[in-house]
Amino acid sequence: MQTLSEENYLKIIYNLDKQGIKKVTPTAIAKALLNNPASAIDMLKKLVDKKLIIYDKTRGAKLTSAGKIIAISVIRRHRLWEVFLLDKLAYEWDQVHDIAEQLEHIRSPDLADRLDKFLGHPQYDPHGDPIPSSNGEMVMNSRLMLEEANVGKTYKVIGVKDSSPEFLQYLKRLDIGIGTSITVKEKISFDNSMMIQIGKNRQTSVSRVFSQNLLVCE
Amino acid sequence: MQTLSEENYLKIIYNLDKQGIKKVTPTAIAKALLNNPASAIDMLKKLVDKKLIIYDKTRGAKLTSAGKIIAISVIRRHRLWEVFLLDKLAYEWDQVHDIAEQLEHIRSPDLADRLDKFLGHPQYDPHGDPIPSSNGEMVMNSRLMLEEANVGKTYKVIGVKDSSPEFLQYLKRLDIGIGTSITVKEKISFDNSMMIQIGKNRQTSVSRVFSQNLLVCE
DNA sequence: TTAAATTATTAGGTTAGCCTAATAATTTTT
DNA sequence: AAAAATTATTAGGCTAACCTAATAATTTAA
Repeated sequence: MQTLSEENYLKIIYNLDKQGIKKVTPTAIAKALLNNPASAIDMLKKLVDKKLIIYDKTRGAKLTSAGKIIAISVIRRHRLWEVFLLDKLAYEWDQVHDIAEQLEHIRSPDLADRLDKFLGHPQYDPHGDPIPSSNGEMVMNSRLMLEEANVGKTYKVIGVKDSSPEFLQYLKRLDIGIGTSITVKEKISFDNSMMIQIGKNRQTSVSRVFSQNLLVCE
Repeated sequence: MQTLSEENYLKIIYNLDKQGIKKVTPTAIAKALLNNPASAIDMLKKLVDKKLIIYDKTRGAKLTSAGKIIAISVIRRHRLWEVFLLDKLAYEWDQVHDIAEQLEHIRSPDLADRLDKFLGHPQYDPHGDPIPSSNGEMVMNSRLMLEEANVGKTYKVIGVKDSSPEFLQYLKRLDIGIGTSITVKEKISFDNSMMIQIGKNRQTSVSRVFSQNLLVCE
Protein backbone atom coordinates (compact mmCIF):
# COMPACT_ATOMS: atom_id res chain seq x y z
CA MET A 1 0.00 0.00 0.00
CA GLN A 2 1.34 3.40 -0.89
CA THR A 3 0.91 6.77 0.74
CA LEU A 4 -0.75 9.80 -0.78
CA SER A 5 2.64 11.31 -1.40
CA GLU A 6 4.00 8.23 -3.10
CA GLU A 7 0.98 8.21 -5.37
CA ASN A 8 1.66 11.79 -6.32
CA TYR A 9 5.24 11.06 -7.22
CA LEU A 10 4.29 8.04 -9.31
CA LYS A 11 1.68 10.07 -11.13
CA ILE A 12 4.12 12.88 -11.86
CA ILE A 13 6.77 10.47 -13.10
CA TYR A 14 4.22 8.93 -15.41
CA ASN A 15 3.09 12.31 -16.69
CA LEU A 16 6.56 13.72 -17.22
CA ASP A 17 7.50 10.61 -19.15
CA LYS A 18 4.37 10.79 -21.27
CA GLN A 19 5.03 14.46 -21.97
CA GLY A 20 8.09 13.29 -23.84
CA ILE A 21 10.73 14.68 -21.52
CA LYS A 22 14.03 12.89 -22.27
CA LYS A 23 14.88 12.12 -18.67
CA VAL A 24 12.73 12.20 -15.57
CA THR A 25 15.11 13.94 -13.17
CA PRO A 26 14.76 14.87 -9.50
CA THR A 27 14.76 18.51 -10.52
CA ALA A 28 11.95 18.05 -13.02
CA ILE A 29 9.89 16.17 -10.46
CA ALA A 30 10.53 18.80 -7.81
CA LYS A 31 9.47 21.53 -10.21
CA ALA A 32 6.24 19.72 -10.99
CA LEU A 33 5.45 19.11 -7.34
CA LEU A 34 6.54 22.59 -6.25
CA ASN A 35 9.01 21.18 -3.82
CA ASN A 36 12.72 20.65 -3.40
CA PRO A 37 14.99 18.35 -5.45
CA ALA A 38 16.36 16.98 -2.19
CA SER A 39 12.84 15.90 -1.25
CA ALA A 40 12.38 14.30 -4.63
CA ILE A 41 15.56 12.29 -4.17
CA ASP A 42 14.40 11.13 -0.75
CA MET A 43 11.23 9.85 -2.33
CA LEU A 44 12.92 8.31 -5.36
CA LYS A 45 14.99 6.21 -3.00
CA LYS A 46 11.89 5.06 -1.23
CA LEU A 47 10.16 4.18 -4.48
CA VAL A 48 13.20 2.24 -5.63
CA ASP A 49 13.13 0.28 -2.36
CA LYS A 50 9.48 -0.50 -2.98
CA LYS A 51 10.30 -1.56 -6.55
CA LEU A 52 7.87 0.93 -7.98
CA ILE A 53 10.54 2.68 -10.06
CA ILE A 54 14.06 2.16 -11.23
CA TYR A 55 16.38 5.09 -11.02
CA ASP A 56 19.88 5.95 -12.04
CA LYS A 57 21.43 9.32 -12.54
CA THR A 58 22.10 8.95 -16.24
CA ARG A 59 18.74 7.53 -17.31
CA GLY A 60 16.49 9.20 -14.77
CA ALA A 61 13.47 7.58 -13.15
CA LYS A 62 11.34 4.96 -14.88
CA LEU A 63 8.22 3.27 -13.55
CA THR A 64 8.31 -0.48 -13.10
CA SER A 65 5.17 -2.30 -14.19
CA ALA A 66 3.96 -2.26 -10.58
CA GLY A 67 4.58 1.49 -10.43
CA LYS A 68 2.81 2.05 -13.69
CA ILE A 69 -0.29 0.23 -12.52
CA ILE A 70 -0.52 2.52 -9.52
CA ALA A 71 0.16 5.65 -11.55
CA ILE A 72 -2.51 4.82 -14.07
CA SER A 73 -5.05 4.01 -11.42
CA VAL A 74 -4.42 7.37 -9.76
CA ILE A 75 -4.86 9.08 -13.11
CA ARG A 76 -8.03 7.12 -13.74
CA ARG A 77 -9.48 8.19 -10.41
CA HIS A 78 -8.46 11.80 -10.99
CA ARG A 79 -10.14 11.97 -14.37
CA LEU A 80 -13.29 10.21 -13.23
CA TRP A 81 -13.69 12.60 -10.34
CA GLU A 82 -13.18 15.53 -12.71
CA VAL A 83 -16.04 14.28 -14.82
CA PHE A 84 -18.17 13.87 -11.71
CA LEU A 85 -17.47 17.40 -10.54
CA LEU A 86 -18.26 18.87 -13.92
CA ASP A 87 -21.24 16.76 -14.92
CA LYS A 88 -22.92 16.25 -11.59
CA LEU A 89 -21.88 19.11 -9.38
CA ALA A 90 -21.85 21.72 -12.14
CA TYR A 91 -18.35 22.96 -11.53
CA GLU A 92 -16.59 24.83 -14.31
CA TRP A 93 -13.79 23.31 -16.31
CA ASP A 94 -11.17 25.32 -14.50
CA GLN A 95 -12.34 24.45 -11.00
CA VAL A 96 -12.27 20.69 -11.11
CA HIS A 97 -8.56 20.01 -11.11
CA ASP A 98 -7.70 21.01 -7.55
CA ILE A 99 -10.55 19.10 -5.99
CA ALA A 100 -9.86 16.02 -8.12
CA GLU A 101 -6.28 16.25 -6.94
CA GLN A 102 -7.60 15.41 -3.48
CA LEU A 103 -10.33 12.97 -4.46
CA GLU A 104 -7.95 10.84 -6.51
CA HIS A 105 -6.39 9.55 -3.28
CA ILE A 106 -9.53 8.18 -1.68
CA ARG A 107 -8.94 4.54 -0.96
CA SER A 108 -11.57 1.94 -1.65
CA PRO A 109 -11.37 -1.20 -3.75
CA ASP A 110 -14.28 -0.53 -6.05
CA LEU A 111 -14.98 3.18 -5.78
CA ALA A 112 -13.50 4.06 -9.17
CA ASP A 113 -15.47 1.34 -10.93
CA ARG A 114 -18.70 2.38 -9.31
CA LEU A 115 -18.05 6.00 -10.15
CA ASP A 116 -17.21 5.03 -13.71
CA LYS A 117 -20.48 3.18 -14.04
CA PHE A 118 -22.46 5.98 -12.42
CA LEU A 119 -20.96 8.47 -14.87
CA GLY A 120 -21.80 6.27 -17.84
CA HIS A 121 -18.26 5.12 -18.63
CA PRO A 122 -16.90 8.41 -19.90
CA GLN A 123 -13.99 8.21 -22.35
CA TYR A 124 -12.47 11.62 -21.72
CA ASP A 125 -12.12 13.99 -18.83
CA PRO A 126 -13.04 17.68 -19.14
CA HIS A 127 -9.55 18.55 -20.31
CA GLY A 128 -9.79 16.09 -23.16
CA ASP A 129 -7.51 13.51 -21.63
CA PRO A 130 -8.53 9.89 -22.02
CA ILE A 131 -9.72 8.00 -18.95
CA PRO A 132 -7.93 4.68 -18.47
CA SER A 133 -10.18 1.66 -18.19
CA SER A 134 -10.18 -0.37 -14.99
CA ASN A 135 -7.60 -2.76 -16.43
CA GLY A 136 -5.28 0.14 -17.10
CA GLU A 137 -5.76 0.53 -20.81
CA MET A 138 -6.06 3.98 -22.21
CA VAL A 139 -7.75 4.64 -25.53
CA MET A 140 -5.56 6.09 -28.21
CA ASN A 141 -5.64 9.77 -27.70
CA SER A 142 -7.48 10.87 -30.81
CA ARG A 143 -8.14 14.35 -29.58
CA LEU A 144 -7.13 17.35 -31.58
CA MET A 145 -7.48 21.08 -31.53
CA LEU A 146 -10.46 22.33 -33.46
CA GLU A 147 -7.88 24.29 -35.44
CA GLU A 148 -6.56 21.04 -36.90
CA ALA A 149 -10.00 19.69 -37.81
CA ASN A 150 -10.98 19.01 -41.40
CA VAL A 151 -13.61 20.90 -43.34
CA GLY A 152 -16.80 18.92 -43.76
CA LYS A 153 -16.23 16.63 -40.84
CA THR A 154 -18.15 16.52 -37.57
CA TYR A 155 -16.41 16.34 -34.22
CA LYS A 156 -17.34 16.02 -30.59
CA VAL A 157 -16.15 18.52 -28.01
CA ILE A 158 -14.13 16.80 -25.32
CA GLY A 159 -12.48 19.64 -23.49
CA VAL A 160 -10.65 22.93 -23.44
CA LYS A 161 -7.04 23.91 -23.38
CA ASP A 162 -7.54 27.40 -21.99
CA SER A 163 -9.91 27.31 -19.09
CA SER A 164 -10.12 30.99 -18.24
CA PRO A 165 -13.52 32.19 -17.10
CA GLU A 166 -13.69 34.39 -20.22
CA PHE A 167 -13.34 31.47 -22.58
CA LEU A 168 -15.68 29.26 -20.59
CA GLN A 169 -18.32 31.93 -20.51
CA TYR A 170 -18.01 32.48 -24.21
CA LEU A 171 -18.48 28.75 -24.74
CA LYS A 172 -21.53 28.76 -22.57
CA ARG A 173 -23.02 31.56 -24.64
CA LEU A 174 -22.45 29.50 -27.76
CA ASP A 175 -24.06 26.46 -26.07
CA ILE A 176 -20.85 24.52 -26.37
CA GLY A 177 -20.14 21.97 -23.68
CA ILE A 178 -18.64 18.52 -23.35
CA GLY A 179 -20.16 16.30 -26.00
CA THR A 180 -21.49 19.07 -28.24
CA SER A 181 -21.04 18.16 -31.88
CA ILE A 182 -19.29 20.63 -34.11
CA THR A 183 -19.05 20.50 -37.87
CA VAL A 184 -16.35 22.45 -39.66
CA LYS A 185 -17.98 24.31 -42.54
CA GLU A 186 -15.16 26.41 -43.83
CA LYS A 187 -11.68 27.57 -43.00
CA ILE A 188 -10.89 31.17 -43.83
CA SER A 189 -7.23 31.43 -44.73
CA PHE A 190 -7.20 35.22 -44.49
CA ASP A 191 -7.27 35.31 -40.69
CA ASN A 192 -7.36 31.60 -39.92
CA SER A 193 -10.87 31.91 -38.62
CA MET A 194 -13.38 29.11 -39.10
CA MET A 195 -17.05 28.79 -39.87
CA ILE A 196 -18.50 26.04 -37.71
CA GLN A 197 -21.89 24.57 -37.05
CA ILE A 198 -22.78 23.92 -33.44
CA GLY A 199 -25.17 21.03 -32.96
CA LYS A 200 -27.86 20.87 -35.64
CA ASN A 201 -28.65 24.46 -36.45
CA ARG A 202 -26.56 27.21 -35.03
CA GLN A 203 -23.75 28.42 -37.23
CA THR A 204 -21.03 30.84 -36.28
CA SER A 205 -17.55 31.99 -37.05
CA VAL A 206 -14.76 31.52 -34.57
CA SER A 207 -11.28 32.99 -34.40
CA ARG A 208 -8.04 31.11 -34.57
CA VAL A 209 -7.44 31.72 -30.88
CA PHE A 210 -10.77 30.08 -30.26
CA SER A 211 -10.09 27.04 -32.42
CA GLN A 212 -6.69 26.61 -30.83
CA ASN A 213 -8.26 26.22 -27.43
CA LEU A 214 -11.10 23.84 -28.07
CA LEU A 215 -10.36 20.12 -27.93
CA VAL A 216 -12.40 17.77 -30.07
CA CYS A 217 -12.32 14.18 -31.21
CA GLU A 218 -13.80 12.48 -34.26
CA MET B 1 -7.03 25.95 8.56
CA GLN B 2 -6.97 22.65 10.34
CA THR B 3 -5.39 19.35 9.45
CA LEU B 4 -7.22 16.12 8.76
CA SER B 5 -6.23 14.86 12.17
CA GLU B 6 -7.46 17.96 13.95
CA GLU B 7 -10.78 17.58 12.16
CA ASN B 8 -11.05 14.02 13.39
CA TYR B 9 -10.43 15.01 16.97
CA LEU B 10 -12.98 17.80 16.82
CA LYS B 11 -15.53 15.46 15.33
CA ILE B 12 -14.94 12.84 18.01
CA ILE B 13 -15.15 15.39 20.80
CA TYR B 14 -18.44 16.59 19.36
CA ASN B 15 -19.79 13.05 19.07
CA LEU B 16 -18.69 11.93 22.52
CA ASP B 17 -20.32 14.98 24.02
CA LYS B 18 -23.53 14.42 22.08
CA GLN B 19 -23.58 10.78 23.17
CA GLY B 20 -24.11 12.09 26.67
CA ILE B 21 -20.77 11.08 28.15
CA LYS B 22 -20.24 13.09 31.37
CA LYS B 23 -16.68 14.13 30.60
CA VAL B 24 -14.77 14.05 27.33
CA THR B 25 -11.45 12.67 28.57
CA PRO B 26 -8.19 11.92 26.77
CA THR B 27 -8.80 8.22 27.39
CA ALA B 28 -12.27 8.30 25.87
CA ILE B 29 -10.98 10.14 22.84
CA ALA B 30 -8.09 7.73 22.42
CA LYS B 31 -10.46 4.80 22.63
CA ALA B 32 -12.68 6.26 19.94
CA LEU B 33 -9.75 7.00 17.65
CA LEU B 34 -8.02 3.71 18.38
CA ASN B 35 -4.90 5.46 19.51
CA ASN B 36 -3.02 6.33 22.66
CA PRO B 37 -4.13 8.69 25.46
CA ALA B 38 -0.74 10.36 25.22
CA SER B 39 -1.46 11.19 21.59
CA ALA B 40 -4.84 12.56 22.51
CA ILE B 41 -3.28 14.84 25.09
CA ASP B 42 -0.77 16.10 22.53
CA MET B 43 -3.62 17.02 20.26
CA LEU B 44 -5.79 18.50 22.99
CA LYS B 45 -2.97 20.91 23.75
CA LYS B 46 -2.75 21.88 20.14
CA LEU B 47 -6.49 22.42 19.88
CA VAL B 48 -6.44 24.54 23.02
CA ASP B 49 -3.68 26.68 21.47
CA LYS B 50 -5.82 27.10 18.39
CA LYS B 51 -8.79 28.04 20.58
CA LEU B 52 -10.90 25.26 19.11
CA ILE B 53 -11.52 23.64 22.50
CA ILE B 54 -11.15 24.40 26.17
CA TYR B 55 -9.75 21.70 28.34
CA ASP B 56 -9.13 21.09 31.97
CA LYS B 57 -8.65 17.86 33.75
CA THR B 58 -11.74 18.07 35.91
CA ARG B 59 -14.21 19.14 33.24
CA GLY B 60 -12.73 17.40 30.22
CA ALA B 61 -12.67 18.84 26.71
CA LYS B 62 -15.34 21.19 25.39
CA LEU B 63 -15.58 22.66 21.91
CA THR B 64 -15.46 26.42 21.59
CA SER B 65 -17.89 27.91 19.11
CA ALA B 66 -15.14 27.95 16.52
CA GLY B 67 -14.42 24.30 17.19
CA LYS B 68 -18.07 23.41 17.01
CA ILE B 69 -18.45 25.01 13.61
CA ILE B 70 -15.64 22.89 12.25
CA ALA B 71 -16.92 19.70 13.89
CA ILE B 72 -20.39 20.18 12.51
CA SER B 73 -19.12 20.89 9.04
CA VAL B 74 -17.06 17.70 9.07
CA ILE B 75 -20.12 15.79 10.19
CA ARG B 76 -22.18 17.44 7.47
CA ARG B 77 -19.69 16.42 4.82
CA HIS B 78 -19.47 12.89 6.18
CA ARG B 79 -23.20 12.39 6.09
CA LEU B 80 -23.66 13.93 2.67
CA TRP B 81 -21.01 11.67 1.21
CA GLU B 82 -22.68 8.69 2.83
CA VAL B 83 -25.88 9.57 1.06
CA PHE B 84 -23.99 9.96 -2.19
CA LEU B 85 -22.34 6.57 -1.87
CA LEU B 86 -25.59 4.86 -1.07
CA ASP B 87 -27.92 6.65 -3.46
CA LYS B 88 -25.67 7.19 -6.42
CA LEU B 89 -22.99 4.56 -6.25
CA ALA B 90 -25.25 1.82 -4.92
CA TYR B 91 -23.13 0.93 -1.94
CA GLU B 92 -24.74 -0.94 0.91
CA TRP B 93 -25.51 0.69 4.23
CA ASP B 94 -22.63 -0.99 5.94
CA GLN B 95 -20.00 -0.02 3.38
CA VAL B 96 -20.40 3.73 3.27
CA HIS B 97 -18.91 4.72 6.59
CA ASP B 98 -15.26 3.99 5.92
CA ILE B 99 -15.21 5.73 2.57
CA ALA B 100 -17.10 8.73 3.92
CA GLU B 101 -14.52 8.89 6.67
CA GLN B 102 -12.01 9.79 3.98
CA LEU B 103 -14.24 11.93 1.79
CA GLU B 104 -15.28 14.13 4.71
CA HIS B 105 -11.84 15.74 4.68
CA ILE B 106 -11.82 16.92 1.08
CA ARG B 107 -11.22 20.63 1.11
CA SER B 108 -13.19 22.94 -1.12
CA PRO B 109 -15.26 25.97 -0.22
CA ASP B 110 -18.50 24.93 -1.86
CA LEU B 111 -18.23 21.20 -2.41
CA ALA B 112 -20.59 20.26 0.41
CA ASP B 113 -23.23 22.69 -0.76
CA ARG B 114 -23.04 21.47 -4.33
CA LEU B 115 -23.22 17.89 -3.18
CA ASP B 116 -26.16 18.73 -0.97
CA LYS B 117 -27.99 20.27 -3.89
CA PHE B 118 -27.10 17.40 -6.20
CA LEU B 119 -28.48 14.91 -3.68
CA GLY B 120 -31.70 16.86 -3.31
CA HIS B 121 -31.03 18.29 0.16
CA PRO B 122 -31.34 15.06 2.10
CA GLN B 123 -32.36 15.36 5.76
CA TYR B 124 -30.86 12.13 7.06
CA ASP B 125 -27.90 9.95 6.28
CA PRO B 126 -28.26 6.19 5.78
CA HIS B 127 -27.78 5.56 9.49
CA GLY B 128 -30.67 7.81 10.32
CA ASP B 129 -28.55 10.66 11.61
CA PRO B 130 -29.65 14.16 10.65
CA ILE B 131 -27.53 16.11 8.19
CA PRO B 132 -26.63 19.59 9.43
CA SER B 133 -27.57 22.42 7.09
CA SER B 134 -24.86 24.62 5.64
CA ASN B 135 -25.30 27.12 8.45
CA GLY B 136 -24.69 24.39 10.99
CA GLU B 137 -28.25 23.78 12.13
CA MET B 138 -29.34 20.23 12.64
CA VAL B 139 -32.99 19.23 12.53
CA MET B 140 -34.40 17.82 15.71
CA ASN B 141 -33.67 14.17 15.61
CA SER B 142 -37.15 12.74 15.27
CA ARG B 143 -35.99 9.28 14.34
CA LEU B 144 -37.19 6.27 16.20
CA MET B 145 -36.98 2.51 16.04
CA LEU B 146 -39.83 0.93 14.17
CA GLU B 147 -40.44 -0.94 17.41
CA GLU B 148 -41.51 2.32 19.06
CA ALA B 149 -43.83 3.34 16.24
CA ASN B 150 -47.56 3.75 16.77
CA VAL B 151 -50.23 1.55 15.26
CA GLY B 152 -52.05 3.22 12.40
CA LYS B 153 -49.33 5.75 11.64
CA THR B 154 -47.16 5.89 8.55
CA TYR B 155 -43.42 6.39 8.78
CA LYS B 156 -40.51 6.83 6.43
CA VAL B 157 -37.48 4.58 6.58
CA ILE B 158 -34.35 6.60 7.25
CA GLY B 159 -31.77 3.99 8.13
CA VAL B 160 -30.74 0.88 9.97
CA LYS B 161 -29.14 0.19 13.30
CA ASP B 162 -27.79 -3.24 12.43
CA SER B 163 -26.11 -3.18 9.07
CA SER B 164 -25.12 -6.81 8.71
CA PRO B 165 -25.35 -8.22 5.19
CA GLU B 166 -28.08 -10.58 6.40
CA PHE B 167 -30.34 -7.79 7.55
CA LEU B 168 -29.64 -5.65 4.51
CA GLN B 169 -30.42 -8.52 2.18
CA TYR B 170 -33.62 -9.24 3.99
CA LEU B 171 -34.61 -5.59 3.62
CA LYS B 172 -33.85 -5.72 -0.06
CA ARG B 173 -36.11 -8.73 -0.45
CA LEU B 174 -38.89 -6.81 1.24
CA ASP B 175 -38.26 -3.83 -1.05
CA ILE B 176 -37.40 -1.66 1.90
CA GLY B 177 -34.86 1.10 1.33
CA ILE B 178 -34.24 4.66 2.41
CA GLY B 179 -37.44 6.61 1.99
CA THR B 180 -39.78 3.62 1.82
CA SER B 181 -43.00 4.35 3.67
CA ILE B 182 -44.12 1.91 6.30
CA THR B 183 -47.46 1.84 8.03
CA VAL B 184 -47.84 0.02 11.31
CA LYS B 185 -50.98 -2.13 11.08
CA GLU B 186 -50.87 -4.07 14.30
CA LYS B 187 -48.65 -4.92 17.19
CA ILE B 188 -48.79 -8.50 18.42
CA SER B 189 -48.13 -8.51 22.13
CA PHE B 190 -47.58 -12.26 22.24
CA ASP B 191 -44.12 -12.15 20.64
CA ASN B 192 -43.73 -8.43 20.06
CA SER B 193 -43.95 -8.92 16.33
CA MET B 194 -45.61 -6.35 14.11
CA MET B 195 -47.82 -6.36 11.07
CA ILE B 196 -46.66 -3.62 8.74
CA GLN B 197 -47.54 -2.36 5.31
CA ILE B 198 -44.64 -1.60 3.00
CA GLY B 199 -45.42 1.10 0.48
CA LYS B 200 -48.95 0.94 -0.86
CA ASN B 201 -49.75 -2.74 -1.09
CA ARG B 202 -47.40 -5.26 0.38
CA GLN B 203 -48.15 -6.35 3.89
CA THR B 204 -45.98 -8.51 6.09
CA SER B 205 -45.20 -9.44 9.63
CA VAL B 206 -41.83 -8.60 11.14
CA SER B 207 -40.17 -9.80 14.29
CA ARG B 208 -39.17 -7.71 17.25
CA VAL B 209 -35.52 -8.04 16.33
CA PHE B 210 -36.42 -6.64 12.95
CA SER B 211 -38.37 -3.68 14.30
CA GLN B 212 -35.60 -2.91 16.74
CA ASN B 213 -33.16 -2.44 13.92
CA LEU B 214 -35.05 -0.32 11.47
CA LEU B 215 -34.94 3.44 11.91
CA VAL B 216 -37.91 5.49 10.81
CA CYS B 217 -39.21 9.01 11.16
CA GLU B 218 -42.72 10.44 10.97
C1' DT C 1 -9.39 5.15 54.61
C1' DT C 2 -6.00 2.53 52.78
C1' DA C 3 -4.99 -0.42 48.82
C1' DA C 4 -5.84 -1.29 44.09
C1' DA C 5 -7.01 0.25 39.80
C1' DT C 6 -7.54 3.62 36.54
C1' DT C 7 -6.42 7.93 34.36
C1' DA C 8 -3.52 11.97 33.24
C1' DT C 9 0.71 13.69 32.13
C1' DT C 10 5.49 14.04 30.88
C1' DA C 11 9.75 12.67 28.78
C1' DG C 12 11.86 10.93 25.14
C1' DG C 13 11.66 8.35 20.64
C1' DT C 14 9.96 7.16 15.77
C1' DT C 15 8.54 7.94 10.95
C1' DA C 16 7.14 10.42 6.74
C1' DG C 17 7.91 14.13 4.19
C1' DC C 18 9.56 18.16 3.84
C1' DC C 19 13.51 21.84 4.30
C1' DT C 20 18.44 24.47 3.77
C1' DA C 21 23.16 24.53 3.03
C1' DA C 22 27.27 22.37 1.53
C1' DT C 23 29.58 19.58 -1.71
C1' DA C 24 30.15 16.76 -5.85
C1' DA C 25 29.16 15.88 -10.51
C1' DT C 26 27.70 17.18 -14.93
C1' DT C 27 26.53 20.25 -18.66
C1' DT C 28 26.77 24.50 -21.10
C1' DT C 29 29.03 28.57 -22.64
C1' DT C 30 32.64 31.08 -24.05
C1' DA D 1 39.24 23.17 -22.42
C1' DA D 2 38.47 26.29 -18.72
C1' DA D 3 34.91 28.95 -16.51
C1' DA D 4 30.17 29.35 -15.41
C1' DA D 5 25.95 27.40 -14.62
C1' DT D 6 23.13 23.78 -13.55
C1' DT D 7 22.04 19.41 -11.34
C1' DA D 8 22.59 15.58 -8.05
C1' DT D 9 23.51 14.16 -3.66
C1' DT D 10 24.42 14.18 1.22
C1' DA D 11 24.16 15.80 5.88
C1' DG D 12 21.64 17.58 9.27
C1' DG D 13 17.15 19.72 10.81
C1' DC D 14 12.14 20.49 11.33
C1' DT D 15 7.16 19.38 12.21
C1' DA D 16 2.97 16.58 12.75
C1' DA D 17 1.28 12.77 14.70
C1' DC D 18 2.01 8.98 16.54
C1' DC D 19 4.37 5.70 20.11
C1' DT D 20 6.25 3.46 24.92
C1' DA D 21 7.53 3.74 29.52
C1' DA D 22 7.68 6.15 33.78
C1' DT D 23 5.46 8.94 37.08
C1' DA D 24 1.75 11.59 39.24
C1' DA D 25 -2.93 12.14 40.27
C1' DT D 26 -7.42 10.57 40.90
C1' DT D 27 -11.07 7.31 41.52
C1' DT D 28 -12.95 2.93 43.07
C1' DA D 29 -13.21 -0.93 46.01
C1' DA D 30 -12.25 -3.45 49.98
